[in-house]
Amino acid sequence: MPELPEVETTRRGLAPHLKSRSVAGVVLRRPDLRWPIPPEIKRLLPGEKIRGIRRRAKYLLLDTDPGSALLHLGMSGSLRVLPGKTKVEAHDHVDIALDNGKVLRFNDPRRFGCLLWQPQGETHELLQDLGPEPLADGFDGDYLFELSRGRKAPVKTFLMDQGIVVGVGNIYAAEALFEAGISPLRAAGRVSRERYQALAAAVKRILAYAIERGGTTLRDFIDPNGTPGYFEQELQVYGREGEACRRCRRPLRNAVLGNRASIYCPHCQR
DNA sequence: CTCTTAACCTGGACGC
DNA sequence: TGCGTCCAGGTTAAGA
Repeated sequence: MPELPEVETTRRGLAPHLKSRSVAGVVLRRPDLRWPIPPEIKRLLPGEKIRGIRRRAKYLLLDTDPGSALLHLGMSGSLRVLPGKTKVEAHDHVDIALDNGKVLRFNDPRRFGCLLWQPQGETHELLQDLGPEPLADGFDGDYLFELSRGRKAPVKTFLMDQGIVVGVGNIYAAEALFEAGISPLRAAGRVSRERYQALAAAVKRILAYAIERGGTTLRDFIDPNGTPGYFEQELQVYGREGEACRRCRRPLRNAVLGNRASIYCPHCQR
């Protein structure tokens, strides 16, 4: 489900519900997701005022005075604010009850997500080696060009490396490479500075637009208010193997890179 | 270091 | 209807 636009959409949807609320209690229906849920979540969160909710890369940080709950939605996670008595369904793993009777509920069928603890003043090691935010000024074509010199991995793999730039997952990597006219198979070190400038611009434009539209709806992405995203119908290549390229009408092809489908147009992308 | 591959887990779509 | 196979938005760990 979530790449950066979906996580940001989730954050924006949750923020008004959480602002200035306190945590009334925490319910863990299983001891772990991807990793064990640390004891601080149950020990330190209850009673604390929620100071805000931030996003870094695809992580969400629920800030309180002693520290922050660090959440990742993995492939299938979702967060919603619901009336406290809402019936618990399959894969509803965690509830963070609020002082107004509502509950922040974390559902994640595949359990690739996580709920961890970051003490006040520290940076969790998962956040230590992340690249810049794609919508920040520090991310541009020159940055990609310099970092990519000598790299032999495919440019799509390079772009999806969270240590290079965060937040670009399989959907938006495919879309940005199409917009920039770059083949996903090309070695990262063999893309020119000019084409990286086009790629960085495409990443920024597409992510910003997807956030504006409320994220991509695939299968079951639903923002915290229950509104589906509207980006899916505008995808150019993702999920369209064999269909006609919207630019040249030739069939789109798939190349498996890093075990991920990579749909592209062999004619429009070089 | 860089790069590739397998693995984590569940559910839905599809073919027979 | 049922069963096997493949695939899915992410990330890490291990190996070459």
